[in-house]
Amino acid sequence: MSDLLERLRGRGWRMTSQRRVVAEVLDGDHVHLTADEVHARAAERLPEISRATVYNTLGELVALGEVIEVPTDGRARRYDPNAHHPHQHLVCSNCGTIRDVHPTGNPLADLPAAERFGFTVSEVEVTYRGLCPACA
Amino acid sequence: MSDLLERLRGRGWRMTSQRRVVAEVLDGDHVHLTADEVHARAAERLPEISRATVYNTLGELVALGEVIEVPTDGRARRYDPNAHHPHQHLVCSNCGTIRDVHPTGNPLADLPAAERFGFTVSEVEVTYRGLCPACA
DNA sequence: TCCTACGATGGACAGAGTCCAAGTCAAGAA
DNA sequence: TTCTTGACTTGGACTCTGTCCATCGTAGGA
Repeated sequence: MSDLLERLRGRGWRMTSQRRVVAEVLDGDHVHLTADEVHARAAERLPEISRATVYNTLGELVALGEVIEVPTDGRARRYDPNAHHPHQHLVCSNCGTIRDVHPTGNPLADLPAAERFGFTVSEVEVTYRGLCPACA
Repeated sequence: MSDLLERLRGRGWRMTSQRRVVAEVLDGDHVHLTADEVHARAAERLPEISRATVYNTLGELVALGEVIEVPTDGRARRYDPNAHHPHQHLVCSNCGTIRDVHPTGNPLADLPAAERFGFTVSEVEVTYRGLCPACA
């Protein structure tokens, strides 16, 4: 994660304690926190940090391509720090647990031109759903 | 669409004018309305219909498997009446237009057992993103 | 050490969805 | 046809996410 802080500093990010804490909270594999969860964990280390700052920082990290916004069925967006290794998601329909997965194949190639309606298709997002071991 | 009304009646649905209007609004291909849009269109025919009723009815239709909730990046959920023909979605990253598409291939088979983490995987959802002809 | 522009704060606000108590009415019974 | 009743609808209050903004604080260069 310190390399994330390095990269950010290299891009001219002003390094504040708030931004550092948010970046540190978003560390590890299979991390998919909501903004509120990020705020709660950040507040453990920096009690005065505000919600607005967490939202601002997450938005900047997404804009910089350092964090991915994961589309969820539920209400709150989730943030995935695993932005530099292409992957898809496996979601438990019951408890909402998310795992990063790496399917084989190339779904982009599976969409025939006739099914593209003139769109310039640039991205595919695959979400697998099912029950996790604990919920099954 | 009248067959939808028939199916619903067959399942013991009490047929009210509100439910009929919501079901009629959700008719056709490539229909992906938000709850608010459904409410607006329903209100053209039945001005007193309430938001709560639209939400209730949409929720019931989803629970019955007659309508699919489409995950979107934006804020509001969208509802897709094309529930009886498996398909995926192609979304314009700029204007949000959604088309139903039918890719070849079977993404479920593309997820190796080692990547399933013990989940019982039952569903895959594929979202293609790009620019529609109007936005390109 | 001092300056200042960038970042943080918190409170107001907005959009989407849920909940609930009270009133209404579809459809089966008589 | 009328009656009855429980399922359905209503509208307003409420919650949850997220955004905006004026003001204050501070990182980092001079």
